[in-house]
Amino acid sequence: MKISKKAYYGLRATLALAQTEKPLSIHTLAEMEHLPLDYLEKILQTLRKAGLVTAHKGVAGGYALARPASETNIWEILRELDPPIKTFSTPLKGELPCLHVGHCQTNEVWRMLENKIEKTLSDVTLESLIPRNNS
Amino acid sequence: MKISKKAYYGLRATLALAQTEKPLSIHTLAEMEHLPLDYLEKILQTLRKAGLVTAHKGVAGGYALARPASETNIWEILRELDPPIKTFSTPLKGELPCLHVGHCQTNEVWRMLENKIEKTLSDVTLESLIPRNNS
DNA sequence: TCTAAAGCAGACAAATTTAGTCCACATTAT
DNA sequence: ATAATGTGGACTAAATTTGTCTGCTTTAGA
Repeated sequence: MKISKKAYYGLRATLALAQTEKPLSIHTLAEMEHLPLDYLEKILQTLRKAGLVTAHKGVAGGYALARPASETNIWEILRELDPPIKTFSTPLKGELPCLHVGHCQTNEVWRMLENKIEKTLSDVTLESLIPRNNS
Repeated sequence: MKISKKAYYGLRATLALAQTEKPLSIHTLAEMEHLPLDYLEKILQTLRKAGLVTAHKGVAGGYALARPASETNIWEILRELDPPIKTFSTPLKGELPCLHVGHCQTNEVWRMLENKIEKTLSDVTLESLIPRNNS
């Protein structure tokens, strides 16, 4: 039940993109936020493939948010970078799918929890996290 | 953002204790739930130290819930076994405590998330998870 | 009072996951 | 052309999680 650095870095990076509305290269981004360059690159790749940021190559290239910060919520970002709750439907040593026939109590809990997390994080947009946003 | 096996095992075990109201030895517990014995022992130790289960040694010893199942919520259990959300207050390469002067946006998010998780799980008692509880 | 069944404690090892690096390549603005 | 960028994949290192082992203490009951 912890947030990975990957997710943390990703949030930091997208937040930076949200603030400076210009596209930024991974290089500047890494420097700005003091994040490891090559790792950050991987993270942005993931986000690009998920359609959350856009990249363009070449000399004046860089990354930018695919949508405005007000329309990008952090659940979208975090779920790509942190795997969802692993719900164990099978105990490791048993052969049956789940020993608790009928329904599995713990699975229900995880599912509920995940829903709650999703709802909570979906309500937070990148924009709402930009500091000094005294509108 | 995932539940560890440790937490899963711990929940399974306490749930078993909640159902059979007799004390159970780790041995029987492990067998019942198909969990690795020695690991389970560690887990129960943690829960004992947290005051959630009681143990007594000797031939007819074993573990039992410290409080009735209706008064034990699963947040108490899970928080002992799964470390809380690690909030990174410091970026790794920087010297300053946090680059985002004034307040750290991401920390706020993690804190909020953790609160939500706590609230959600605190509402679930062990008793409520016992199957066929058609009262 | 002996003994076997339990819990206790801590070191250790294996497995898995996360974090991070490296390198060769593709694209593109100037 | 070329230098600045992103792309993709292999790889390594570090950290964490999971699991095991070994020797000890306690205690009920024969």
